[in-house]
Amino acid sequence: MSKRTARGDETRRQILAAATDLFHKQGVAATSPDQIIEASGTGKGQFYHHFKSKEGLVHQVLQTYLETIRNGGGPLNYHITSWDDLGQWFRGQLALQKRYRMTRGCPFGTIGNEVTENDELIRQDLSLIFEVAKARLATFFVKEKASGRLDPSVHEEQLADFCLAMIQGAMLMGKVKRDSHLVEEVVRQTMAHLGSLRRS
Amino acid sequence: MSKRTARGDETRRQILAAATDLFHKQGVAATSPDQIIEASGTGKGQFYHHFKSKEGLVHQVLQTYLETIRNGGGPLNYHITSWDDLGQWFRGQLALQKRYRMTRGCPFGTIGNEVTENDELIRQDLSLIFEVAKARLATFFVKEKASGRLDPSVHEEQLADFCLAMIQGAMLMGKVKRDSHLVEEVVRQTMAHLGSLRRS
Amino acid sequence: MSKRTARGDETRRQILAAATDLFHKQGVAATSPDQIIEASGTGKGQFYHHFKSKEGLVHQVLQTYLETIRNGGGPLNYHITSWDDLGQWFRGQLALQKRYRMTRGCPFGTIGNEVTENDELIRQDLSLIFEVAKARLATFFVKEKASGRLDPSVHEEQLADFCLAMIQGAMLMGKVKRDSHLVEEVVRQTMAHLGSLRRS
Amino acid sequence: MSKRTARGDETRRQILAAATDLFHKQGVAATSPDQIIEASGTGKGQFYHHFKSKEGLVHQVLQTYLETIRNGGGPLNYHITSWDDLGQWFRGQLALQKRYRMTRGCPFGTIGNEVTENDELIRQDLSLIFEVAKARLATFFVKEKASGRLDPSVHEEQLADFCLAMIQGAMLMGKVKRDSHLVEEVVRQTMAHLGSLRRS
DNA sequence: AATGAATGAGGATTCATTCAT
DNA sequence: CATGAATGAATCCTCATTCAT
Repeated sequence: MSKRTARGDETRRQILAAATDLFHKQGVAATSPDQIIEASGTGKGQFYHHFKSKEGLVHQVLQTYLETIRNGGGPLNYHITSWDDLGQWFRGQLALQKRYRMTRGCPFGTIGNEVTENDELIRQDLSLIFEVAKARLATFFVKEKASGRLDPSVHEEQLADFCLAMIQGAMLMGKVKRDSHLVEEVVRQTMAHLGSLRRS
Repeated sequence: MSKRTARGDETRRQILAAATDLFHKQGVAATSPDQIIEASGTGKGQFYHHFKSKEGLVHQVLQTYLETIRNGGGPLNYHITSWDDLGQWFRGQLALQKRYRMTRGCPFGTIGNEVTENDELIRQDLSLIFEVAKARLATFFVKEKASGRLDPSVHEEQLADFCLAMIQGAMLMGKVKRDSHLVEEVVRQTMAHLGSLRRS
Repeated sequence: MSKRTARGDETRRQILAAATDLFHKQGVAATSPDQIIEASGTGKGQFYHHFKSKEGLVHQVLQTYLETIRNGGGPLNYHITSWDDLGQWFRGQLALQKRYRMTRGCPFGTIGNEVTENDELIRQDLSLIFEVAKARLATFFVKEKASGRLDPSVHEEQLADFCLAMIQGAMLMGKVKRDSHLVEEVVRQTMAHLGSLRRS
Repeated sequence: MSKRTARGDETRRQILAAATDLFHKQGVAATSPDQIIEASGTGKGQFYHHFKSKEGLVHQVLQTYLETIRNGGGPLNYHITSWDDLGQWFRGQLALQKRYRMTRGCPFGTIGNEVTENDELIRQDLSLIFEVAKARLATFFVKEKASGRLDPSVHEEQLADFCLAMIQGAMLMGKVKRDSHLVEEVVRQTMAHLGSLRRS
């Protein structure tokens, strides 16, 4: 029977929030427990009290992202029910990136990029995140196809992966070039491609 | 002023080759000079004799990539003169990734994703690499459009960026999912999209 | 915010003591953190846990010296109230130097001589130490002059600086020549000079 | 039969000059062969061709200083034949220090301060330099005393050491405080003391 | 739960010197 | 004489983690 105190949860949340931001900003490898501890205003012991290791913390960060995608509540709405929602989802990613002056990419891409053969747990966490995101988009496409508003030859999951890959690649390049126009343009082309698959 | 010795050049090449591989495999942050030194079979002093710092080495690695893109000679042919060449270029990326059992992404994406606000030099190196790659693809599209084989409304550079973003995103996701089918499928859809822009 | 443990304070003290001795013996530049760690019987991490850098440690060493001058407790009595005290103070310096077989100079001079334009913090620490030492001597001279036992034309602070410069120079030369007689002789001449300024 | 070429001598001189300046500026320990090589515009091999080690170079630097004191030619005139010359000598030291904006001390003091029990050769070089300097001043005092212009009770060599110690100490404190007034004042008091020993 | 001390391996870089051409 | 490559120990510092209170 685990006893959660409000105080402990708050500390945990602070560490999680600081870590999430730092991982997004500079990646996992470049972020030390010490930095997270300082940014969260907590102490060394708390870090290892709440998380069994740095890898465990990354795992929790990703679990939190996953929950947000599943339940909503984050800056991006993954519950897509219209073409407009889809457009919002694409543009929302860019808006986030712009908020950081194009110095950051997608948090999942940033972490995913660092994954090696020794980070199987993290890789699977990310894999799952991409699966869930794909499912969100695919669900929309399924409905559209069922309603005859999407070309019947479309493979919904593959189209969803296409969308995810595009936004990942666009954000990565946007960060490297520090250029939001590139991202806008790629998104526009992707939407145009999707448009060509729509049926009245 | 600088007298080149065969011996020195060889050492330099070994370090460069070892670094290129390790950066591709595990990223820059996760690769220590010691690892590079060991992998290259050289010595501590040699590393800093030939490269002024780890960052300087990353720069040189990227310069070498850039030269290869410009002059050819690498595993990928960036001199694209036919739709078939373009297909080869796409499939070549995947082939490379498969050779590493889907454990690695694109070397540029891998390094690019790690870039932070303190890595301006590296960021610009990568930016230039993407520019040159874009120019290679765009040149092909320009010719096709001029010859009436491409929709006149196509913006060649934007289409090139679209291709680059797609391959970056696809390889990143392919690495995270350790799944080549995803990449294949995304490439296929992109080719289909391009196909819809072709004119007989 | 800071919770002090007896254990931590002890470690800190040991590092400080070892550093103080080594800096005196061989200077700051020639003393590596590793040497201090070994001499203090502590560990690598402890060094940087208690002091943020080697420079930070030098700063703390000097702060400790300063406190000793201000509050007493060191081998030298800076609270001078008689000509005899002054003589003791001079001879005490020499006695310390002799204890090290004339292989060391004054700890402040030793560190001060190494100061460059990049060591502004340390320079100011030393400057303050010299100021406080000057004030101690000057205070005595002020009293003597007020009581008519010192030539009224004497500028007390300048005379104090003269004494400090003399002892610094003498100890430096004593160390270079490994000769205590030189120091004794310079001190003697200085005392004679002071004597000529005394008034019955 | 050693064959000296003009070219070789020139390289040697450049290294010596660069080293002399850097040792004065930042001390011996803080100056690496690489820095000297760069500052002198020579090469690694030349350094160890002309000097058998860094210590050997320090030795040569000091030998060069010694020669200059003996034969003249430096910025300071050690051939003192009048009280005015003596004043010039004192003020010349300060002038040099001021030229470096009070960021440097006396070159001998700077090097001497770093001497430890393992630098016997260097210690003796410096000891000799101080001996020769002392002899220069003492010679003047001897003449003055012989001519009845100096108190017969004066011990000439001891008075010379007193002068040397004062200037060493004054310059050290001047550097630490970055203050030329202190040096001026100490010099003034020293001259006053000497004045009190003069006889008409 | 919380705090900070302790640990020691490892990271990035420079050092002084010798060697090969 | 000259050049720069090679060497590996050492420097200064950070890392991730565990321990004691």
